[in-house]
Amino acid sequence: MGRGKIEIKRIENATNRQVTYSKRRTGIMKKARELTVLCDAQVAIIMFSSTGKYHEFCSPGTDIKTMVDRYQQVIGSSLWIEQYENMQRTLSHLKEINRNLRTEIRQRMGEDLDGLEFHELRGLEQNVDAALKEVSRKKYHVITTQTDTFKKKVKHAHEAYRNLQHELGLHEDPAFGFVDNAPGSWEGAAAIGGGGAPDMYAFRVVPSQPNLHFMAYGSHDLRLG
Amino acid sequence: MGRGKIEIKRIENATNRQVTYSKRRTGIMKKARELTVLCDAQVAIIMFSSTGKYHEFCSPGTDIKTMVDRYQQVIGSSLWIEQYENMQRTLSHLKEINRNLRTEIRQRMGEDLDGLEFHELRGLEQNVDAALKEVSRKKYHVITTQTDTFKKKVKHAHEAYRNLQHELGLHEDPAFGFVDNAPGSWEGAAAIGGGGAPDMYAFRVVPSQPNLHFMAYGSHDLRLG
DNA sequence: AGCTATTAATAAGT
DNA sequence: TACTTATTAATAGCT
Repeated sequence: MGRGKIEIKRIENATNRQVTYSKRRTGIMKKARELTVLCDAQVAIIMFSSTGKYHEFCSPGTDIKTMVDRYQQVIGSSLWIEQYENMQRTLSHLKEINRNLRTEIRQRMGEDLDGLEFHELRGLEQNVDAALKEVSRKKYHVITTQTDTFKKKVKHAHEAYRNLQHELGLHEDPAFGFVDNAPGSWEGAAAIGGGGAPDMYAFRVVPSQPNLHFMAYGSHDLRLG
Repeated sequence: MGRGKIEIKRIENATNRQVTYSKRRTGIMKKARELTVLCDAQVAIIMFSSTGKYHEFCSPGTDIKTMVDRYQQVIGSSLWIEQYENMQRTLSHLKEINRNLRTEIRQRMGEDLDGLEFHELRGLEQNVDAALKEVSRKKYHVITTQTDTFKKKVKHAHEAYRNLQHELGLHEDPAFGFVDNAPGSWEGAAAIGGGGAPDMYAFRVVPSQPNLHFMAYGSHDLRLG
């Protein structure tokens, strides 16, 4: 249809090709629109010219996403099934690791031990015992450091007080004097605080890192995830 | 273009509508094919009739998936970005939970304790101590049960042996006689095996559940996931 | 971007 | 559904 018939093969003249693309694209879009109206159909068209220019048509009342979703339903498979299944696999893998970690934690809490062999129980016992020693050591270290810091603060306060008295020309009043604690007294307090006979019901430790709110030691709530 | 002009509005006669759909659909597909060849373009068409019948066209050298992917690149966003981001969120969430679980395990192993407050350390210590008692109890229970079972087996074997001797009319030979173990001897063996002074280097416990292969107590390899 | 001779598509009928 | 054909619609080549 035009001033002479043309052969259906690539138009070599780039300008002509572009012009023809433009005209025929418009034609197809019009036909698609007419089909939509005349026949109550749904049409989606995605088009790229040889120069990379993009055009689309989609029947009113729907959109490309809906059309592609429907298309996938028809062919019975997702076009991106591979990526999707990859993600699903990763997810399953993570969930399994999660389960295993929870199991390990429960076993380290003395639960779910029925499936373990004797040598496994012995290994677990050794490991937990070593961990307990390490935690105790750390706790002792922390309380010692805190005690030292406090001692220094008290000492500095005392010196400031004495200097003040001296500047005021007063004698030191023994009733307000500084008495250094015996070396063992703080450790004694720490021991009372739980170092000796552990009390299961005393604490729910909430670690100070963010997002560890569910890790209350002593709580068995491992439902998350 | 036909025997009379038609108005572009829905064709009410269902048969006519179907016929027109069929004819015009063929026409559009032909136009798309011609555009592809003449102008070196890429075209993808998805079409549904009012009766739900599906047809597609795609330029040779590409496919619907490629076209939709390219389309998404052009519009700069995934059509399924919501689902995708949902999955990404779930994945991140799981990974974070995993990180937290690993942290809890490390802390239960006596590592990574620097971030903990004194009261947290005390709670952890109490919890690990209680766990240790439970594991020891369980270990003792297992070895006791195993010992009893073994004793019974030996006893049954012995009785079978005596019955055999009796049937053969022989006297019992003290050299092969059954000597019951003293009650404490098995426990003694268990104590040597690790119940008393734990030996860190002795064991890598591999729990008997499937998929827990990485949970070797005493190993600190928590890289998985 | 318009024009128009010419071809292509198709509506209605069989 | 397929074929026919009168008629309209699309468009190739030109300006």
